[in-house]
Formats: sequence, C-alpha cells, structure tokens
Amino acid sequence: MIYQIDSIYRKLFSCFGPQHWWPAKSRFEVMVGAILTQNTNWSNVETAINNLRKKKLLDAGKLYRLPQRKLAPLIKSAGYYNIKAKRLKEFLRFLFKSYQGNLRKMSLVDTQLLRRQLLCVNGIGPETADSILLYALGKPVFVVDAYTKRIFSRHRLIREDVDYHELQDLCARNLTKDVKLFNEFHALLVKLGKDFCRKNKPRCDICPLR
DNA sequence: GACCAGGCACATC
DNA sequence: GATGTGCATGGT
Repeated sequence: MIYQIDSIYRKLFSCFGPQHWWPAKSRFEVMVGAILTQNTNWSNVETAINNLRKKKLLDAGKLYRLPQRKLAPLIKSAGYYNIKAKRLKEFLRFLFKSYQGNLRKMSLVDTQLLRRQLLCVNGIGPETADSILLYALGKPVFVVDAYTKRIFSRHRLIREDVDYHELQDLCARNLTKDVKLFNEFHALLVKLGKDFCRKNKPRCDICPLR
C-alpha cells in the first residue's frame, strides 16, 4: 500500500505540478477561508474574502469586535452566510479566550492538543480543523475531504463509506510525515477532483491516474 | 431548472 | 449508532 499511495502522489505531481496552496496572503486568511469553504465552491469564498479585504476586516481583532449581524451580509457570496458568520465568531471567541488572538502563541501548542481544542469549537469539524493546522499553522496533519474520499473509492482503494479518521490514518501511515508533502498532496487531490472526479460528471475515462 | 461545491450540527428513530 | 435534514450562494 505504501507504494500505491506514494505513487499516486508522484503521478499527480508530475501531471499538475505544484499547486501553491493555500491561496491566501496570511495565516488568518487561511483560517477564515477554511471555515467559509465548507461545502462551498472556492470562487464563492474568494468573493467573500475579497469583500472582507476591501473593508480591511481580514484581521483577527477587527473581526472579533465586529458583530455577527454585520459580518453575515459581508460573506453572503460564500453561502450559508448566517451559519458561517456564527462559526467565524465562535472560532474568534476561542482564538481570543485561549490565545489572546495571537496566532504565534497558538502555533506553539502541541498539535494533537490544539486539534482537540479546535474540534470543541462549534462549527469546526475534522476537515476544517486539519486545514487550519496544516495550511495556517504548518503542522504535519493530513487533510481529508470529499474529493479524497471520492477519488480513492472510485479507484477502489477504500470502501465508499470510509470514516474520516480511518482514511486520514491510512494516508498518514503510508506517507512520510512531512508538511510540504501533505500540503501538496491534498491540493493535488482537489485539483484532480475538480477536473476529473466531480460527483455526477466523472471524467474517469481520461483521468490521469488511469 | 437541476445539480454541484475544498462540511457541520442537530433532530429523530 | 445510523440516517436524514437545514443551511444558501453562484457557476455549469
């Protein structure tokens, strides 16, 4: 199995090259994007983030002080905007209560402890927590998402109903524990997913993994 | 107009 | 513990 997962990575990298993830200008922007992109097309998230940028609100302190009812309309394009405004505020409350809004302080905490803390925040599930850990804080955590599951199950490497942590463990066990590798692999899986492995428009006949 | 997108929480059985 | 449902915009 080690050979298989590793060879998928090499194949994808040789096909698509580096993906330069996460597409954001700061660690805080990654965290905001991780929440906004839940079950949502990235281009809709970009519009919302650019909205916040224009208003100079891509700042932990400013967003922390901004009332939820004022935040919601600004992120409308990302969909589920009421629930996401609430989730962002929950996350900011955690960030300020536990780390005084200081991302450097947050990044010094033990990875597994921090992961458990993030999962306690209402609105942050495993994928969002892991995206924050890997892409914002540079921790070696493998991120699983809908594309990862779909690609691996269509290639008959896993059962269709595999659990998040089961798949995460499988990947982590079969790869070198390396931030750059985890970063690039997940980004490449999303790239492959978008281009060849969409839900009802699979282009499996021309999938480069075949 | 239907379907989909880089999830998650909560209700109900 | 499994299964279903609400949340919502913008692109194809």
